[in-house]
Amino acid sequence: MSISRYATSVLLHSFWVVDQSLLLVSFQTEGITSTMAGPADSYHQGNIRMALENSDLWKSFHELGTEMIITKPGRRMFPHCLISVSGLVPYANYVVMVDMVPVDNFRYKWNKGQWEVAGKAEPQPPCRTYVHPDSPAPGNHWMKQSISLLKLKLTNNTLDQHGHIILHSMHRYQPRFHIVQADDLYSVRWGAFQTFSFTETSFTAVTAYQNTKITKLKIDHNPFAKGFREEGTHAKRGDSQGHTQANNLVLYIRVMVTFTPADYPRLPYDPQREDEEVPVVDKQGLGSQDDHMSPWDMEQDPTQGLHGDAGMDFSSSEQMVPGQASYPSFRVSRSQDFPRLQSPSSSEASIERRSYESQFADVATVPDEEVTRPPMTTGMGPSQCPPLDYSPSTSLPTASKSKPSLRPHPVYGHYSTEHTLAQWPGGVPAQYSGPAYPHPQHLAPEHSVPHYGYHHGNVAEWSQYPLFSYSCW
DNA sequence: TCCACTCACACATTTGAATAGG
DNA sequence: ACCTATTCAAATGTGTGAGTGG
Repeated sequence: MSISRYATSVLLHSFWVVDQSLLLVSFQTEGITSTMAGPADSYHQGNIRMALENSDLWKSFHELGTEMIITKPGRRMFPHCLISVSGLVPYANYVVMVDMVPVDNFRYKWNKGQWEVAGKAEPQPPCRTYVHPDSPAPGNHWMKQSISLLKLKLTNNTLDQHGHIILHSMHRYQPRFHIVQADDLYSVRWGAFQTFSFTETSFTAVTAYQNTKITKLKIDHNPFAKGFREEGTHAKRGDSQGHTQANNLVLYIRVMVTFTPADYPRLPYDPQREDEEVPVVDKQGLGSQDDHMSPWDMEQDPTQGLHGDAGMDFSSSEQMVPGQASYPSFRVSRSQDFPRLQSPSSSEASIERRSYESQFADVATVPDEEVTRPPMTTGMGPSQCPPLDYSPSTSLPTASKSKPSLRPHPVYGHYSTEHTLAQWPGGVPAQYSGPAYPHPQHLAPEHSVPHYGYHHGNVAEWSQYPLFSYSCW
């Protein structure tokens, strides 16, 4: 499916809901559901687009059934969320946020190489929203480079006071990305917002990896896990320099081979090539029984599940958007901005991007946190950032290094454990129902422009996952 | 006995202050 | 005085595997 089909198949979907001064408009496209919220002048909001920058890496994980380690002190996500946006008003301020919503109301267990439903989900933990530390920032700031959410952390500690996003282990979640036009966090409630999610970013929260393939994939791709690679775990640091460079080279070559434009002809998206088939992962050909025993094998019909009729329909203002390939135009070359070139292994996703973007200007990508900010002159270091220990619904990370940044007062939590999963409709399936997004085998043919044929809009359910503390407004 | 979970560990990268040089 | 590049120690991020507790 091409983006033009998306564009032309927009149907004014359902309803208008007036909530105080907030106007919510829900659209549904074929595969994209969008809700615009905000004042009547929010026309431009409809043009906001978001792309997942490292979607190929995400898809690699997704095909195996992504697992994210959660720990008490908090654990980063890997792959981490790296998004790019376009269509913002250059000089209007925006807040970028992320939250996690349950994919369904089940608890899972890993049994004999696949995920199975282990019962009803536990009561929903405190719902928190991660706010990008640059927020608020003008639209041109967000659009000039990818937005890295590297520092987002997940925890299973319901008493967490560091503002990490709290999740339950053995439950499935889907990250959502929100862009809100607002001059500060206080006015976010009033701002025009749009929400995006990417099917390939859903994951199962775990305290220890269950699927060894996920473990291997993480070790292969995550620079911090380098010590566990094949050369032997806990390799001595003896010739760390040469050893590291050799590793990097091998990894770099491997990635370049894996992700070439030829392999992914529709990445980036090219409308004139929309009929091309992308390689389909031949899961049957993977060999061993274990190999083709994808955690998704137990999925029901892709039309069921998360966003299906039986599943929850939580994302009132959500756009299920095609991956990065859909919006190559705002992937800008930043090479001049990056004096330091990351070693290949340290920015695998970047390499991945570069490799299939070879027809574009060279792009040297390093994490935003590292390159987009001038040295901090004043500001709030971690030690100066007061912990959000009032059960915040908004996770406020360390201030941006580029500017004193917003240091808002804590947003008092609206969430409560009252948000139990009993609120979510749907019965317990006999087995893992899997996500609503397509089964990998179905996903593959539309690799670059996935088709999501389910409705996402439901304002009522949106309120069950508050981005902010309504109680403080 | 099983399973989810915690924690200390070794190893790697990242960060940021200090320093040197232009 | 200012800027940039380099160095290096500390901080931080990884998965592992043994141990714990329900």
